[in-house]
Amino acid sequence: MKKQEELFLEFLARKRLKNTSQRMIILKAFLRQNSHLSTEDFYLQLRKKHPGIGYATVHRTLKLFAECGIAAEHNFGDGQMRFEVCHDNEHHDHLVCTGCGRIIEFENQQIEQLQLDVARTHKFFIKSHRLELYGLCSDCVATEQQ
Amino acid sequence: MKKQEELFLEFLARKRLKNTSQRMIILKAFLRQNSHLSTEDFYLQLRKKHPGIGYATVHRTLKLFAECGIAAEHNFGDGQMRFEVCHDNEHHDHLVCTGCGRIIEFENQQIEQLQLDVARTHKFFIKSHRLELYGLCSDCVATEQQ
DNA sequence: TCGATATTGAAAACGGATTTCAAAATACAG
DNA sequence: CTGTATTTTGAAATCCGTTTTCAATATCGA
Repeated sequence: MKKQEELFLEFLARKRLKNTSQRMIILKAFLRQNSHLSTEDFYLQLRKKHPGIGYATVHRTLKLFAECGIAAEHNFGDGQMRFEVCHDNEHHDHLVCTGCGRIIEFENQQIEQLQLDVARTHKFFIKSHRLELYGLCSDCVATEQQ
Repeated sequence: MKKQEELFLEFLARKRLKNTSQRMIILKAFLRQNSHLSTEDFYLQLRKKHPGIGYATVHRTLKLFAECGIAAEHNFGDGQMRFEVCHDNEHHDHLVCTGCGRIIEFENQQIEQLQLDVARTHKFFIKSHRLELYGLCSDCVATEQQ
């Protein structure tokens, strides 16, 4: 059994929540995919194999994932919430292509450090942060120049 | 006449849009305030002095401000769009206090530079970016410890 | 001033997130 | 195993901020 499944089961137990077949199906499907899907997209994917599972359940379960730390919630400004699998404590930020919607992850330790410096000078306690660069990915830059 | 008013008038002329009393009232009120108000909050403020102006007009006008560059649109994840006055070409990012809602602006040239580096290594053309640090401001940290 | 065009405000529509509710499933004590 | 209290489910309804519609009104330029 994978670590994240364990985490979720522990979370359910701790909160006196029940381990249902729907939750396990959603968990497995969620861990299997590796992108930044909106609830809607994820639901549509899932429905192909499991037509019986309702949107509300998917939504509620994704929220649980976020709460227990195995999913990260993002809002890239398109009005839809997106979820991605959260691996360990690693943190990354995003390049969001406004042309094709592609999302590229990146990590930059220097930026993280500078953020801490900023927080310190403002006596601010950081709980989380969000850094997104919006623009065109290499493919879209090429396309646009034609 | 202030620079930003000129900019807006030029923008209206360029787009063959009309210079109405409502737009001027909204512009002046918007430039006068100096925070990060949601459309709703701004509308409620404005309504005290100008009860005749409708929400739709306020909303549409704020969008025009954003389009012509005198306002910046933000989404701090609370489900409401916020607008702030955009001064010249200066760019800044935000510390968002999740305790009291306070928003602190900061600028960090090193972070900006590192962002450009990241973009370059991914052959990505940046159009805009968003950096927000969420957490507790010094007041809220103090309060929480009591 | 006239006439074409844009704008206005109220209300309706929209869209995604969230909640409601009655039926079904689960956990767990006995 | 039960029985039962509690949670969960799916469909539909609701919420809530944003955006659009539309008929009346205002603006602009000839």
